[in-house]
Amino acid sequence: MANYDPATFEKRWQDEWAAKKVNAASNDSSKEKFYVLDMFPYPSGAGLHVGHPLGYIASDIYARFKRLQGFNVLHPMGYDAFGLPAEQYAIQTGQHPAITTRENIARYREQLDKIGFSFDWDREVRTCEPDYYKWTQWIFLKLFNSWYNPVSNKAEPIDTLVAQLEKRGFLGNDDQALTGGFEVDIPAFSEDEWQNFTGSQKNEFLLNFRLAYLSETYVNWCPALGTVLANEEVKEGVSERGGYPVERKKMKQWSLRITAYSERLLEGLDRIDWSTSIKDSQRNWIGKSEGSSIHFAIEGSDQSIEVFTTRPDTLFGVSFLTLAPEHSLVADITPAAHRSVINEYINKAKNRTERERMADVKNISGEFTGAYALHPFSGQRIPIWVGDYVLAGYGTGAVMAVPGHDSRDHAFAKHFKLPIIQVVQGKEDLDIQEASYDAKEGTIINSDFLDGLDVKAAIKKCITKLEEKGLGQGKTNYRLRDAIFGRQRYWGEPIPVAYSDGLPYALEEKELPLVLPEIDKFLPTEDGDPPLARAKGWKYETTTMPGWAGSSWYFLRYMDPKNVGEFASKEALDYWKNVDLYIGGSEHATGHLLYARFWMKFLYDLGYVKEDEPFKKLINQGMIQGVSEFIHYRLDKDKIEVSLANEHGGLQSPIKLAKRVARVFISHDCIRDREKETALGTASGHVMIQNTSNSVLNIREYLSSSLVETGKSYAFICDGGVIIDGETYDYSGNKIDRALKFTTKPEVEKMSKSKWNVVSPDEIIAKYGADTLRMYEMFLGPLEMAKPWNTNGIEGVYRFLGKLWKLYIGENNETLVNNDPATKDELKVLHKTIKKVKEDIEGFSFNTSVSTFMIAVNELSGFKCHKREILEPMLILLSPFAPHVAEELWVRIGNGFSVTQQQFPALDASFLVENSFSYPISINGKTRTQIEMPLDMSQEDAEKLVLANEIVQKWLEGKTLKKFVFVKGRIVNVVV
RNA sequence: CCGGAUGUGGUGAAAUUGGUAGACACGUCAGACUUAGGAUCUGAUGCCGUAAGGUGUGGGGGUUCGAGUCCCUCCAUCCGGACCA
Repeated sequence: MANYDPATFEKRWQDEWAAKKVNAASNDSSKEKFYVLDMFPYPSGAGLHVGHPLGYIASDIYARFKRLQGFNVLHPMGYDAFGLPAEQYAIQTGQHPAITTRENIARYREQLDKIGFSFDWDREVRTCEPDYYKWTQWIFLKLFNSWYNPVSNKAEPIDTLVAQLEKRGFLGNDDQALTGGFEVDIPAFSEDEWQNFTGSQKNEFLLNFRLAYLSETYVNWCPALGTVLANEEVKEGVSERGGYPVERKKMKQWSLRITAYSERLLEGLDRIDWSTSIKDSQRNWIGKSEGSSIHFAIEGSDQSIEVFTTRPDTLFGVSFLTLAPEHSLVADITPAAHRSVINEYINKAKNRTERERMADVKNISGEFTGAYALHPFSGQRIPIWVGDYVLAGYGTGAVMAVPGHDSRDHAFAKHFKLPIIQVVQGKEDLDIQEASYDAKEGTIINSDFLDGLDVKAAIKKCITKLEEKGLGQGKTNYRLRDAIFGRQRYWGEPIPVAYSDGLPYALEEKELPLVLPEIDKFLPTEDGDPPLARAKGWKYETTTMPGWAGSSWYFLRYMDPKNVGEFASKEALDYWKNVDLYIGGSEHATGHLLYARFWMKFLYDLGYVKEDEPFKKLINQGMIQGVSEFIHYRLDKDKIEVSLANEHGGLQSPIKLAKRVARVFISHDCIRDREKETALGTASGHVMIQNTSNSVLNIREYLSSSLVETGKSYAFICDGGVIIDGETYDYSGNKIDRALKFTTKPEVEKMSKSKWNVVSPDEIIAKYGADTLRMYEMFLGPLEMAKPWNTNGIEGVYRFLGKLWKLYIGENNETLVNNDPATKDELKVLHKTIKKVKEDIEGFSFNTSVSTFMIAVNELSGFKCHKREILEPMLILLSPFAPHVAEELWVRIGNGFSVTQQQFPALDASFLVENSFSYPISINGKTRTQIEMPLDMSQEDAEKLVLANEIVQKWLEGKTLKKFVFVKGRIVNVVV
């Protein structure tokens, strides 16, 4: 066989590349480094579908391109191997998750290998292996043994905190120099008192400051999964995985103090090359808002309520305060007369799940506590309410309600008929009783010393006044919550902590790794303790780390994956620094990508890494959706008379079929819209996507698929006839000889097994080869755009590679390449291809570079060009995209292994210089003709030439020339 | 409700960033070669129209000699975040 046949050489070259380690990156190189990373996959049982490799192919092209340009490229791959699905599977089947995970990884590896990626497999990591998670645990210990020093503004060993306590004690909740603003409910003590603390007292105190700490917090508890979930793992009140209900529950939990890094996580975004949408999501998630805290004295009590507001300018518009039902002061301030009503309300609010609360946004609920606060300036009595529209977790869990200028307060005030006061005058007069005026623009009125100021100035002045009187202070609030770090699950990293007197003590570094123990069942204990409590003699923490622990630093391990003494050597870390290009899905915007940045900054603070941002440039590949194919069928099985839509959509009279059939299918061509679908009494169901091509059903394959009963007759009504048992008939039942097409209805859906629309890369490779798969995935459209996967166009790419092959190899398998000198035109094709491909790769526009290759091959085929001078550099150009065929041809035309180790061809722009251009000539902006003119022609000469043109003359007839627009090398526009 | 993105032929898409709209490919149609074609090759193919021509980038308006591209406005779809004070 002389034709392009990828099956004969792809595997061979994959083996050869692996054997010769052409993709290995050296940690000791004088070359400039370039680090290209993919988000590593969770190895699920379903294997890869064609959507997964999209990003991997793009990064592989880029990595190969960088190698050709002389960089030392690090391009690794590994597995995010801890996770819920393997454990759920273990619960169902008893199969140990380590075994399923290993099997799944093997399958992934096999699939990845077939695609011809240039990964450096010697650097593979698996987060579930002790030699990896030892270092995840090590980082946890570092977090545990560190605190965030607000003064130096970085993480430091906890010893430096102890040193301060020994010197100056602790000033209580307002000790900003130590707390940096987070809440600690601990009274002040002196340095002497500290010295007299027992060891556990000291530890208990320090636990409040550690970056990994244990505390009672409200968590997202998912009873069905038996674990807590992080905020970003909960979508619309149900778990992201499985869609089980989630409720709020107070539990003792390990958390990481990511909030200490809020400001730096925000600031770092300005220094990295990420899409604005991801940056915006992170900014939004961190949710910085600047404002003021204000203390309201409580009438008849020595306590006060602290609120946070971004609008201190509206302080005189306060007509009530609202506390979250969970607020700790509620019980204290409520007078006896109101207690039962309030308690009932609080209980009701507490028992509502997140989901109910969310579904119920418009339903306003609340209760008056019976207590009053006093306005800090006017001294006016302000009723205190409880309302579940106030969130316990944000700010102080209490708000000063300004119904005139906050729509939520307005809704609440209107519902309970509370006064609405206007304190900001906007440009237009609005009825403040009807709707609140929320804009931060206007002049302050009815506000004592703030009157006449604009909003901005009033905010400033009010804060100053509050601070003077000690009633409040300017404050910045973040929406970001500390990250809950414990999961009540088995399949995760054990947290290296033991307990004594109920207090956690970190393990010593030398005790690591704390290996995941074997247990009899992967379920919680009878007492409801996590599965690890089943392990015999287990005296450690029983929760395990969340899925994102291992992925928060894996990019560093790739730099030095086998190191047993450190998470990576200093030399490796200093050389590779951080990831230059990271490709992955945008669904990790507020999870993985935020946590990885947090850990990197932490390691930076401790001096382990040189950069504080892990990923310099991030590209998000679009989601690949599936395309399902549907087949229409008649609902009434017995009746065989069928009404059909004819060509123009009208209904034809019923047709008679001679045969009794089990079911009548109707081609999509015959059903133009939904209306007719119902008029015809049809329904539709999925067809296996493999049984169709371009929405045309392969009837024989369909009938042998599992979706149809075999051994029965079926009628397929097409546009123009009927097919039964492989025979074609016209609508009157006469046998005809015409070939008929039966079409199905394509629809974009998620790719899923149950929809029969999953396409695996293996199927594509078996049919067309890896190079076609690689190029087709790129050809599909822009990398960052979401798009449905459709194999309809794949033939074009396959044909292109066949055409390319024919430039090199003749019918009798002989090499056609000769050493004749290339013509100018041929050189022009080569160099314009070099130019475009280089620009496209640099701009991540891989779809257009595939087109460029097609154009080049079409043109060279037209020239019948078999010249080495052209074809050899062409292979290097192509090798990042289609490495197998490039290597095969490279060696076949007499070059040494390997095409992957060549230099990217240099562009010689002199071949691209043109000296004439075929100008489009437009009359009043509409193109009417083209005239070839030299590029150095002056406007005057061009005008003469154009106006003399016959076609132009025709359009000018009877009109006067108003303007002659001449853009050199672009266009001529004649305005009449 | 807020934020982000996207709307171009039957389909996936391209457009030098304000300059020939639909490159490249799929599909379709016609033809060639073949015993055969789900192989290969050639040609046509936005829509209306026999044609001349008209019309056309979600709708409407604007700036410009010239707008898919810039501005205003409305609509639709998708993806995030949602009672964040």
